[in-house]
Amino acid sequence: MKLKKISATTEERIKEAAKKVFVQKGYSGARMQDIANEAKINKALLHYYFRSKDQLFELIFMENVQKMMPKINSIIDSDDKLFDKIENFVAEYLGMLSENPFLPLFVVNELSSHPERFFQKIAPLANGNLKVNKFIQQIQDEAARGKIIPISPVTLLMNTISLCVFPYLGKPMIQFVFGFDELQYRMILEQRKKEVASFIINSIKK
Amino acid sequence: MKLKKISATTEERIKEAAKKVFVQKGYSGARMQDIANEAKINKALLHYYFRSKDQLFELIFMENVQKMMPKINSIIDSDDKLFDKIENFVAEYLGMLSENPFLPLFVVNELSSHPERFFQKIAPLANGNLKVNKFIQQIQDEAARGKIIPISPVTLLMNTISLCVFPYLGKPMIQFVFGFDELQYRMILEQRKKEVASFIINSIKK
DNA sequence: GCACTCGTTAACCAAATGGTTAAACTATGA
DNA sequence: TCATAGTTTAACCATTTGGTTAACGAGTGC
Repeated sequence: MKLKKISATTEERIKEAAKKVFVQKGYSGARMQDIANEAKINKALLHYYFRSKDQLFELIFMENVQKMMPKINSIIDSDDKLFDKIENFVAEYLGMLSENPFLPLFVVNELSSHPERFFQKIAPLANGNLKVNKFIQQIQDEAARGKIIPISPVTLLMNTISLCVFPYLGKPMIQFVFGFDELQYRMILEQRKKEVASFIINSIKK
Repeated sequence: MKLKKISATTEERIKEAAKKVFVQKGYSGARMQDIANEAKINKALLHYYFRSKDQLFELIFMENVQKMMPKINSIIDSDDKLFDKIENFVAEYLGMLSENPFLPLFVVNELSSHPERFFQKIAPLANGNLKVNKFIQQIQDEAARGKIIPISPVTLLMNTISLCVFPYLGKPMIQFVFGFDELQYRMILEQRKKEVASFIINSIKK
């Protein structure tokens, strides 16, 4: 009861190790032994803290997804002007991604292989849902007022997310095509923080 | 020796089954038994035709990647004008994707988890490499002539690929965010064939 | 010092899984 | 019809893997 700090540290170490291994190898590719090794503990201790692989995975997954949702929501649901909002969204989103570069692949994979697990656990949380309504309304208004070209809000949002996320998903492919090494690619990603928003705004501006 | 047709059919059935299962569950998620079931054959027959899981996977993977490469190359390396080329590229690429909607996730996953397997086998093939040089030159020329805004060729190409591929990778996520069912999403993807090129051209046009 | 609790470990277990083997089946050509 | 070669299967094997157990250890309160 006293050395709570130590046990908390162990739990944290496990979580970090689990995130690293899951994200790198995917659910079925990840071995409990890998995670134990990574956390430098006995495998049985994993099950002591987190009963099963399933539960451990779900915890890691949910913790990370839930960390992202509110941030995105707060921007997309703000009262900023459209162009500002796009800039903020891109900046915030790319910032988050550069701190969690492997999260997209993790999420996309999990969502593809076990959609039900996600829908059942995340969907019920009201705050889990993205609040896109205001954003959609805003785009329609701007188009009606002739400030931007007519564009389906869905298209615009999909394009924005695509431009932000894909470079993280397709990193190895892009590196291969262009022959970038790690450092070069990191610079490309850094540069995109400036480019992406204006690319989008350019394409809808009248 | 005579009933080659039957054995070819079996082999084909296995390949199709393998592609389906691998693409759906990923390498480590896929079970040889799943593939056997899918192909309606005995598991031992899998090993009779394709010695091991590794070899079967690699074959499926390579066959599919190699099917895509030449198509993309022929467009990107053509002598069309830039805007035409962008339109052709997007049309061809999205067409191919709509015929192989799960391929992107498959490729991205394999490339992320076993990059070496890919680099060693694909990279040596000269035609495996995308021929981006002419395309890059073209963008630089158009920018110099003031026909388009100055944009890094890498950025433009990355953005183009992002806008094409991401909707397939992020399908479940996007479906979830917007609440699309299968049919609606298929329509969205269909619509993008018209939208994406003009979105890109808009964003670089002067 | 002693019992008690929590954290940790080595050893173990059962199920799953990739892969093998030997036998059976089928068509063919001599 | 019979030997042969290719195809298919059921049964089997070894290893991997998630998960359990029982015991040990260290700190705590009495």
